[in-house]
Amino acid sequence: MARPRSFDPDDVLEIARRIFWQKGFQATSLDEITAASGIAKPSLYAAFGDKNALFLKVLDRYHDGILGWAERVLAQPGSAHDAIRQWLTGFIPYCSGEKGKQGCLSINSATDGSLDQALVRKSIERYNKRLEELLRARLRADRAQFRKGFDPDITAHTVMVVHAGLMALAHQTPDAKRVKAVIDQVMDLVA
Amino acid sequence: MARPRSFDPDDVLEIARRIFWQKGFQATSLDEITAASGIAKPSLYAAFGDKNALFLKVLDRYHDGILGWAERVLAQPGSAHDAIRQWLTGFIPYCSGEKGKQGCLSINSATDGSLDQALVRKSIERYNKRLEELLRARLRADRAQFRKGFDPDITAHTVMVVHAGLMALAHQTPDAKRVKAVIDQVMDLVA
DNA sequence: CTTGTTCTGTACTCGTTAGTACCGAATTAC
DNA sequence: GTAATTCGGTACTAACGAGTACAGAACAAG
Repeated sequence: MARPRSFDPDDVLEIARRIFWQKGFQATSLDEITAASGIAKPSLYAAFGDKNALFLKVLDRYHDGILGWAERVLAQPGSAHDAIRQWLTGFIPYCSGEKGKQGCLSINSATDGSLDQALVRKSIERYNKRLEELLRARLRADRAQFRKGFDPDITAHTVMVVHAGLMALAHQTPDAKRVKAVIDQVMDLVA
Repeated sequence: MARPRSFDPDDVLEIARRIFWQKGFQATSLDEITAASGIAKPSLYAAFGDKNALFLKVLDRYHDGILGWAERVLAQPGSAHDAIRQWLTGFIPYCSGEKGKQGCLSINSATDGSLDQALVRKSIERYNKRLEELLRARLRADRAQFRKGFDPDITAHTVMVVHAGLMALAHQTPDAKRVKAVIDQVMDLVA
């Protein structure tokens, strides 16, 4: 029974994500977010809490987005090999070219020493666990397709490592062809 | 013909490295470095320049250290396979356990959005290039040892990706056994 | 011992930024 | 239409951190 909010929180989270992703948590000032969103600081604080809380919401959204997509891709019919290749391939636009320079918000945040470590770490940990779980589940389910001695658990982790490596090196090496070649080579392990 | 410097610059760089590595560039204040080193700010500025310059010196030292070690290990006699496995294995203490939580200073810095991008990027780029070059050279030299169709260039890059991935995930997953298992699995590609 | 030079430490300036107090504006319930 | 209530914007505070001015200490040269 009062004045309604004049902005869509989701829009603001999108804008905040863009800026946090480009510049990192610390380097982003709230003034930049207010300037980009047109929302004044008190409204931000009222809607999201302080800078840490806002960032956590952004990060969780980011994680949920990738997880949702991973769930869809990894649930596809066909071989686990193809599903995982497609999953990895889907990251190419995000770890090569101009867009790739930003890297991965999650990995970037893991290194950013000045956030509320406890909560951010927990969010990232949950995300990584869940992602690896999806890979592992798919590999286990299709176990019969693989060579003798194939270890789905270790392989899932290896895929995670490769994924993290691609996103980490994205900052320097935005070369789509190379990324593709690495994925092709690594996919030999998933067979 | 005047008062000599009362501290060893190398000692200060070591201390600065420790703090920058633990907390990241932005989150580290010069006051922390002066407190830890016992050196007052004007002396720091006189010796190293501003914060960016100090960090660059620290980062270059860090890079040189790893490069020197890589040169030694990768120059070893024996198979390229063993040399590279040993090189990767050598990182286990730095990407697992308590020490691993810090990750890799170079990778951390690549994501830290607020340094003097141009110079830091150049330093990291040079480091990655040089490292990959060492791997590539060794793989090319021992080309005869490998299976038909083996591509030393792509494999060198894949090893770089795995290395980066291990160091990036070190922040969350400090588990030496798993790291070892991943290295073992990936080394199947270098054959 | 004296002098000139370079280093060191205290104490400051200045800019930036997270977070907030306060008042005016918008909207709903009655 | 009016009261109650929540939102929004301006303008502020307080803290922190990078970089520096200045005065005094330490050393070498003569």
